[in-house]
Formats: sequence, structure tokens, C-alpha cells
Amino acid sequence: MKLKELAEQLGLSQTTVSRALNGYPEVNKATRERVSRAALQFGYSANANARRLAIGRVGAIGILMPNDRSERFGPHTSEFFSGLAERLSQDEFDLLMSPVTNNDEIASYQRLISSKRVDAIIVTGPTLMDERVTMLIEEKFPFVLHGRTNIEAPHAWLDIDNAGAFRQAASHLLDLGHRHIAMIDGLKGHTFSEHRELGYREALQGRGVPVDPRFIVHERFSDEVAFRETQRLLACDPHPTAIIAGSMMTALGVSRAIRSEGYEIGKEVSIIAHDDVFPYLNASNMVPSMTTTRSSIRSAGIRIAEMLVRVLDGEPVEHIHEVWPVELILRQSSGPPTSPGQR
Amino acid sequence: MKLKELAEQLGLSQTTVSRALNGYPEVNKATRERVSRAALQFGYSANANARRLAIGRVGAIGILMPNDRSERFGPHTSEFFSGLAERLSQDEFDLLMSPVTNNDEIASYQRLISSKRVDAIIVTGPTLMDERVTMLIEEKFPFVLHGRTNIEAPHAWLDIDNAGAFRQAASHLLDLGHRHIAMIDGLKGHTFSEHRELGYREALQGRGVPVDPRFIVHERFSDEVAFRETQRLLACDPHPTAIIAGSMMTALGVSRAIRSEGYEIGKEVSIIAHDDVFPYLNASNMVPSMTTTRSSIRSAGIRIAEMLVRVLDGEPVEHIHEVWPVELILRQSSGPPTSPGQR
DNA sequence: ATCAAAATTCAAAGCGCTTTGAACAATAGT
DNA sequence: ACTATTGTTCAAAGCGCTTTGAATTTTGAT
Repeated sequence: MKLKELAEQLGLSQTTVSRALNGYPEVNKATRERVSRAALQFGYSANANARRLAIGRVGAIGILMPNDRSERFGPHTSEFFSGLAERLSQDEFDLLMSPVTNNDEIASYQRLISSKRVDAIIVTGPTLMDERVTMLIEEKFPFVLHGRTNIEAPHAWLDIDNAGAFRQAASHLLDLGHRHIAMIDGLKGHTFSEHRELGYREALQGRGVPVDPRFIVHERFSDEVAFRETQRLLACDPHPTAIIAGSMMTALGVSRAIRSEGYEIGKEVSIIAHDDVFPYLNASNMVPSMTTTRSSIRSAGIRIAEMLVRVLDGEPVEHIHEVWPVELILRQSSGPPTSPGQR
Repeated sequence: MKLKELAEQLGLSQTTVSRALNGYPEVNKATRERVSRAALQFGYSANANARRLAIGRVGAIGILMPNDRSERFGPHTSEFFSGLAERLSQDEFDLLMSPVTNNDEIASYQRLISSKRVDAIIVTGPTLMDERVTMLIEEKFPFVLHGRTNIEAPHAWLDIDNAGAFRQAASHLLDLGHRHIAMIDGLKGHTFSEHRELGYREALQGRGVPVDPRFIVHERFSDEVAFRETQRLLACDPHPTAIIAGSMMTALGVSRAIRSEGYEIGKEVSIIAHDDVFPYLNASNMVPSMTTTRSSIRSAGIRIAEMLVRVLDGEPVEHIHEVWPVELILRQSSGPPTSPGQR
């Protein structure tokens, strides 16, 4: 059923019916009631495309899905989406996931913009000089960035204090007496990864502990990779007595490797993991329970959706940015270093 | 830039430019080249809403996000989406995630349909007589169901052999000599859950082993719940010597509980888990490695996207349905039952 | 050259909605 | 009773694209 038909049914003009349904004030109360009732009865709902064409707004937020299979839809992504969705549903925004085509990310962003399929875009996983960000700023297209860049021009973003997270973790391990501390984090180039390394270095250098480049690993987040890298690390001499893991998946692989080498977690080798908080992977339920730097990626999603709404409401973006602190939560996987015989 | 402007730039009519860009045959080759080049140069890309309005097709597939936080975006969902997205991107389909509003699922589906925001819908997690399915069939709106119902009317669906999975698991445990076997699976009402229970019962009854209703648990998939329920099960007398877990998250909780009661996994108490295959939760990497019934939910997503394309191409739906077999993969977590002293 | 057929191009209508500016009806003010 | 005001409703234009049916140009055959 289309507007015209509904209007005819009611013996009214399209104008009036449209206004009644969209809550304009200049409609008689009785008429509005009658219209609403009829709309419900006939199951009328405006053709979204016609409506959008007419008003120029879409009611959808876009996210581009990287074609690279490994980056797409990890557990991080889905928790983040979940948060986004929770908030956006309040404002009846749809979430449009569009694939990157021809492996050309920038072009895909540009097409998404100029085809007017979305009102705003969410950008995730930025590099330090992310060209998507540069482009969106240039095009003046509304967006919010999850993460941070070094780009000066004002834009809206939300990031957690990644440097602080790793700094705290490393400092804590140093406090416990560790002198050989390794880190296994995400791929180089990404801001979060660089910041974490920075925090790690600061902590070590602050105590005059030399940084061993062999102990800094940048790799994909996965159980497998972490297992392999940890084995390599433990084969070093001297080997690290503590490992900071960039994600909970990484932590699983690290744990496995430590055990398989016959060490005890939290004794001979400690672990601190960054926890983005997954409902199905609980740090305190692990055996031994896992010391973590915690920051809910889901909450970040919720907040970013909020920021997006503010951006679309025309609030100036230069004031819309936040850095969230990260909590260090001590549990059993971290303790003072023990030599194998020394139990 | 809009079509009209581009056409003026080129000294051509909108008609010709439109046709050139959409690959119609009646355009001079030279002209087409010229148009394409100009479009690229000016970054022109048709306004999607106007285009959709004109052609009546959208180029997007819809999924409704349940408002119920617990059901939304679990790891299953995200793996499934990942598969969908992989395939849909080939055909340049967008994936539109729309929130359920006012907690009224059916109404939300109806609005999604009548607002013409999507060309087809994907339905997941059906019950045996799912009313969403009934409704979509009635409305003749294209959709594919992930899972199965008892609804007779023809429609497209893909399901795995859930009954077979639990039948195999239970049979294997019976073969090993277990006589007290419990199952912890998802919520009742969902088809997959009912089918699994069916398979479990068939296996037991086939051997004349009585079914103890206390040993059948239907709950949300989560580490926590599984831990608690397993503790309860192990407190029974006699307690189960084997537990079939409906998901890998469940299996984690079950493992934890078994250990915390001082039993050894695969010896005093065995586990078989259903594995939907998550890249970051690898059954063979667990300690001990986990016996599973395996079926990749990601592959299901890919396949369902394919089916969707076929449905939209007008292929009759009565032939579009598949049941995927499930593989039992033996690992260390299942073995013959051992009494505690008997090592 | 000449005309029919084929190849290109075009003007205009239509997709279903919102919104402008005008018309009409009801109410109030003098 | 008559105008000014307010409240309601309407006809028509426009959003930017596709597509129909007609017009124009090019080609090929005579």
C-alpha cells in the first residue's frame, strides 16, 4: 500500500496523511487519529527510499567491512557492533555494513558517501596517519573514529588509553621483580599497537631496564600465533619471566605455550592480558584467573553511537573526543618471578 | 555531483549517461568510455535512494537484531555474519542490521518489509513453529532461514543435523561404556535445541539406557551457567560420567567445574562439545583437547548468502534447502569412564 | 544518390514520498 | 455583519534516478 492509496481510502490528500503520520502540528487531532488507525490497519509504512530521496536523510550508519578475512568480524568487532547497535536502535538508526570492493578501501568509502546510503560512517582500527580519516575530513562527511590518529584537523573520536594500559601492566610486573618482560600485541602500524608499545617502553626505560627487541612481537591476534611466538620467546636465554598479551585470545595461546613448556603460570612465567571484555571469555574464570588491563569494547560502541548522534545533530566535532582510562585488575596469572626449583 | 550535472558537463542527455554507466548495450563504445572516465574523475556515484526508488530494488539484505541483549551478537552470530558478508560482498549486497523496536519482533519484520529497505531477509534461531517464518511466507517476502521449523509451506532454509550430532556424541559415549550421560544445551523452544535433545534421547533409548530428566539441561550458552549446572550435575548420585555440551563456551564452563570438583577430564568425566568453529577457540588446542561434533557456522553463513542470491534470482524455494551432516571428531576429552581410584 | 534498417541519442514520464504556497473553513475581534 | 486571525486541508512541484517511446544520425544495400 502506498501513500496515495491510503489517502484515497481516507478521502484525504497525500499532504495531510503524510503530515499526520510524521507528527506535524497543523493536523486536526481527530484526523491524525483516524490516519494513524488506518495506517496500522492497512500495514502502511512509507517506502523508505522515496522518503529518503525526498528528505535527504537516510537513517543509517555505515561501517565498511574490510575484505581481508582476518580483520573482519573478530570477537572484538562483534562486541563493538553489539554496543553500537544497542545505542543506535534507540534512535531507530539502521546499521549498514558494506563490503570493501576491489580491495580499494578509500574508493569504497567514497562510493558509500556519494551514493548517499548512510548519514554517517564509523571508522575503526586506524593507523597513525589514516588516509580514510584524512579523506573523510576533507569531504566533510560526518564520522566518528574508534581509536586515534596523529591527524591534527578536528574530528570526533573515542580511544582508550592503550599506552597507559601497557605502561601499567609493565610497571606492575617490574614492581613484582620481573626484569625480562615480553609483549605480544597486534600488527604494527595500527595506532593502538604503537601506543601500547610506547607505554611498554616508557615503563621499562623509566626503571632503566633495557628493551630487548626480540621481546616485542607484533602479530595478528590469535591463539595459534601467540602459542608459537611464546614458544619462541621461552626458548630465548634468558627467557622472559612475564608476557603482556594484547588480547584475551592471545592470552590463551600464551598460557598454553607456558604450560606446554612445563612452567607454571603466575609463578615461573606471569601473564597480563588486555581484556576487551567478552561475555563468553571471562578472565576471572580462567585457571589460573587472569590479570588484565580491562576496558569494555562494548561500552565504547555504545558511546561512539552517542557521539555519532551528536555529530549528526550538528555539534562541532572539535569537542567530541574522549580517552578512556584502562583499569589494571590483579589476579592470579601475575606474581613475582620464581625460578623453577624455587617453589 | 548529480546525474544532471554530469550529463551537462558531457553535453549528453541524462538518459545516455545513465545507460552508459549501467552497461546498457545501446550506447556507443566511445561515448561509454568518455562517460566512465568523467564519472571517475568527478567522483560521481548515483544517489542510491533515487536509484532504488526508480528501479524498485535495494541491493541490501536485512537482519533483525533481537533487543534481548543476551541473544544479540554472541560469537555464533558474528561468525555467521562473517560468512554472510564474505559471500554477499561478491554481489555487492549490503547487509542491513535493523533493531527490533518496541520489543515487537513481528511488527519490526513487517516494517522492514513494507518500508522496502531490503530485498530479502535472513531469519535465524527459529522455534519449531516460528511465527516470523509463517508471516514471511504469507507476505511472500524473500527470505532464507538458518535452521529449520515444522512449518510445511515451502521456504528456503539451511540447517545442520543437530539430532545427528547429539546422537553420535551420545552413542560414542555409550560405546565407551558410559551409562550416565548428561547434556547441557541451549534454551528450549528453539529447533536446534529440541532436535539435539531428540538425538540424545534416541541414542540412549536405542541402548535401553534410561533417560534421567535431571541430566537434561536447557540454558543460555555461557561459561557461567555451564559451570553452575555442571556442579549441580556432579553433585547428583550417581553423577554423570559424561557431559555433552551444546557450545564451546558451555564446554569451557563444564571443564572448569569438572576440574574444580577434582575430577580429571576424559577420565572420570568425559566431555563432548558441539563446535561451531571459532577462529579463536580451537578445540584441538585445549588442554586436554576437546572431542567435538563439528560444523562451521561460518560456512553456513556463506552458503545461506548463496541461497539468498538464488531466491532473489527467482529460483523456486521448494528446492532450496539443505541439511548439513555433522562430524564427530575424537580427541582427548572423551574416554572410557574411570572410577576415581582406578588410574 | 536514395531509402530502409540499424545504431545512437534524447525528452519526458514516473518511482513514492515531503514540502511549499495557496485555498478554504472555523473562530475571534470590532 | 465584516474583516482579521487562526486552524486545516489541498494541489503541485521537486528529490535524482531509470526507462519508455520517439527522434535523430549512421550504415548498408540498391
